[in-house]
Amino acid sequence: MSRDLPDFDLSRFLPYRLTVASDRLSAGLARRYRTEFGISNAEWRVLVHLADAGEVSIRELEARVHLEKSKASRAASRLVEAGHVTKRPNPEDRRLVRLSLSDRGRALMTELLPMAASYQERLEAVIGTHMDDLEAALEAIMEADL
Amino acid sequence: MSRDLPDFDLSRFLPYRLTVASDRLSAGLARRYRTEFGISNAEWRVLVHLADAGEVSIRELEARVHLEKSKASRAASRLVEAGHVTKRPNPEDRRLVRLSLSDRGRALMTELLPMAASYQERLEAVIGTHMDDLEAALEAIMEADL
DNA sequence: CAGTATTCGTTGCATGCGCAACAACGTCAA
DNA sequence: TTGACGTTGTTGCGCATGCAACGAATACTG
Repeated sequence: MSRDLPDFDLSRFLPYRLTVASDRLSAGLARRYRTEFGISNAEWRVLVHLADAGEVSIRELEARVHLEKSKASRAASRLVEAGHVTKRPNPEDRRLVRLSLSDRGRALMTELLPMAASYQERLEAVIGTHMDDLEAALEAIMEADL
Repeated sequence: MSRDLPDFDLSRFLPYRLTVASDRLSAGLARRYRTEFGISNAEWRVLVHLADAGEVSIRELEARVHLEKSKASRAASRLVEAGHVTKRPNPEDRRLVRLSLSDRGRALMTELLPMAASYQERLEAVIGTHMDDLEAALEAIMEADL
């Protein structure tokens, strides 16, 4: 029995804790989106960006909502398939694509967005006074190079 | 052009921000573990728990390190395959399994654990004074029911 | 004790993922 | 204009994942 290993408490390891907390929130949301609307997490990000950006290309999705381009492309395809999104070529640069919400997609977002907003509110209530520091910490993580 | 959709800023949506930040940390770590040791994230969690828990069953992994049982089972298989972990049946309850670090696995952890600890330190330096609130917020998220 | 329910770990299946390769298109210099 | 180079989006491939179903082992109940 060699007890020479350094002590290490996984439950205090920040990347682990962040992942677990994030998975918890995402799983809860994803379950609602999926069961009620048949929408996955990636698809939801696309929809949200379309809802306030209008016409968008794949590479813009990649940059704005942190979706790798193949993931963005496939999410968009599924949304087109489902009738929530319209895809057409960009005539000014035919490499690009113009994604936009269809009427049906817009109707969907009329339900989804308020649901997300109320989720955010409940979350902020739960987090309470730590909210500002939480945001500051997340920004520090995003800007740090590690 | 119906501009009737509620405003919603994805970049302020907490589940999204948490996921992005967590992915950023996990991806950085995973890359190092994978390129230097051929270890995935799930496998790493198993190793860490084995390093301070000794002999462990799959269901204990599931409970302690938040790995769904099939994920834990497959991670363990890969580690056995790689020679880092030993698996044998539990004689007192033959449904259970006893996973433990092999000598090779222990040697691996001698390198991995200090690396993780120093990563945590750099992270805490980056987060600075927000650290306590960050932890409090994460705990609130974990305990809330949403 | 027999018979049923429960627990544990593994596996089959469908699916989503990341990465590299690719075709189509545009840019730029000579 | 031509040809080399960069960009954009899609797709093939291998792999990890989540879920349900399953066999084996144990616990429980009357």
